[in-house]
Amino acid sequence: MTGKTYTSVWLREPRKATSPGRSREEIVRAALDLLDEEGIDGLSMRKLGAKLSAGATSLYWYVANKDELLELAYDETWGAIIVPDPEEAGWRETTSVLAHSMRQVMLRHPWIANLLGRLPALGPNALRVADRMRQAFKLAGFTGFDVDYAGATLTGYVYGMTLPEIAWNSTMAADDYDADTMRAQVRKAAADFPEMLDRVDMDTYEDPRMMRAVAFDFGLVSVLDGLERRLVT
Amino acid sequence: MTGKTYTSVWLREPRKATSPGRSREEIVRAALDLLDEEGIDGLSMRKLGAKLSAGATSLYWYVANKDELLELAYDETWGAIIVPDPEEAGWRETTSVLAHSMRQVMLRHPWIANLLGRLPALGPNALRVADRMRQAFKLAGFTGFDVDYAGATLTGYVYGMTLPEIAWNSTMAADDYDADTMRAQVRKAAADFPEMLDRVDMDTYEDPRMMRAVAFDFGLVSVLDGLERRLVT
DNA sequence: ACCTGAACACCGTTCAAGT
DNA sequence: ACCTGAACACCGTTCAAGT
Repeated sequence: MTGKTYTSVWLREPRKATSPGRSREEIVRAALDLLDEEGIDGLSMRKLGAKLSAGATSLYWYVANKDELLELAYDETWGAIIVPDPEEAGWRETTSVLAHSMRQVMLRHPWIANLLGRLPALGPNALRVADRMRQAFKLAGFTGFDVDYAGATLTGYVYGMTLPEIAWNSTMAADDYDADTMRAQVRKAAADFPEMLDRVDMDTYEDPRMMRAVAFDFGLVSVLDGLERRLVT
Repeated sequence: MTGKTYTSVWLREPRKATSPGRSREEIVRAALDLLDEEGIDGLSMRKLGAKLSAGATSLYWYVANKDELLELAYDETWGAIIVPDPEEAGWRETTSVLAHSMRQVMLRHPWIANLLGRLPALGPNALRVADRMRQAFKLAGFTGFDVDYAGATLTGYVYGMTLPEIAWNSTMAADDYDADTMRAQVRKAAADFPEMLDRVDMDTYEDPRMMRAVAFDFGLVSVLDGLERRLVT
């Protein structure tokens, strides 16, 4: 009955804002810097403390633990997602812009990938995005739970499409790798799978960035088409 | 020119199999146990060593580092994904079964979520799945790069839909939480977003598991419809 | 109200040394 | 060929103590 209730920064009373000393905002900003520069492993309470010329443990006065800090940083990045006003732009334009913007933000902050399966997105920025997306799908004509299903489908698509892209970028020393040896290695790994070999032999690896952008748009159109089809039947 | 080439377990010569002592398979199996029981943080080289009654550092003879071990465990789980023979089942049935099976496997091994954005899926099991999926889409009528786009769309959808589900499960003490307080807390967090409030007030949280399964299928049908539509235009 | 340092219980990985 | 232990350079978090 009592049960351990779910905890997240966003579900607790914020500590009273007081003037002096450090602030939560400052800490989150510094954490974001560290994350963007060095990735998820680059953020440690000790390093963050040093960056703010404070003891590592001082931070625990502002934040319950590291996960909470990550939740805050996480939501912060969602603030950069562009969502047009659905009333003006129409549902298809709105959701399409949203999807592209979401992908861009994820690519710009690749450490997000480590949080998607671990922390819920309940911050104000995440909610703003979700809210507008729901408006858009309602405007399209979805009702009841279908609004949720449509929304889950779209964000699902974006996450899933962008994650492998991030994984790829992260294992590739972005600057110095050479397309030929790369291709040779993958061909070897795929030796037993004829379909895969076919694919490797296309000039897939010449401009992967471009390729992925095209794939994203192709899929997005398909997903939106599929959703639209739901409306008429 | 020389360039640091991309490294992954799958792109290196396997160490010669020798009879005595521990084996790579044994180590991977033990790692999987630990991961399934305790999650991604439950696996440490020290604990794994202890489980095999070996020194933690002995494992480094079989495996270059922890990431490689994770790559091996990762691919192992993909072995459980069911993919029908496209020739027999047809492309729509094949891809649909694949998608559902992929989701099940991910839910059964939630620690996978932490690897999706970090490690590439180049193991034999992952390739088998990818290969069959390509067969299916070719059979459907896709050609050239469109085969890739369609595949990326489908797996993208599955990843993205299942990840938030995993995140949700992981932050919820699966056994003991009470739907009412949960709802109240979320309602508070969503106070400023009318659309979100609407949604919270539906009986969303009564049977989330069911709800997510329905959402998954709804979206999947939409995605496949959208892809199919590509074929006729 | 805020910050500190010491301390606890951990990590992954290297490497010289053993058999 | 395989395994070990000691050692290095780290972690997140607690907590009594300071101002």
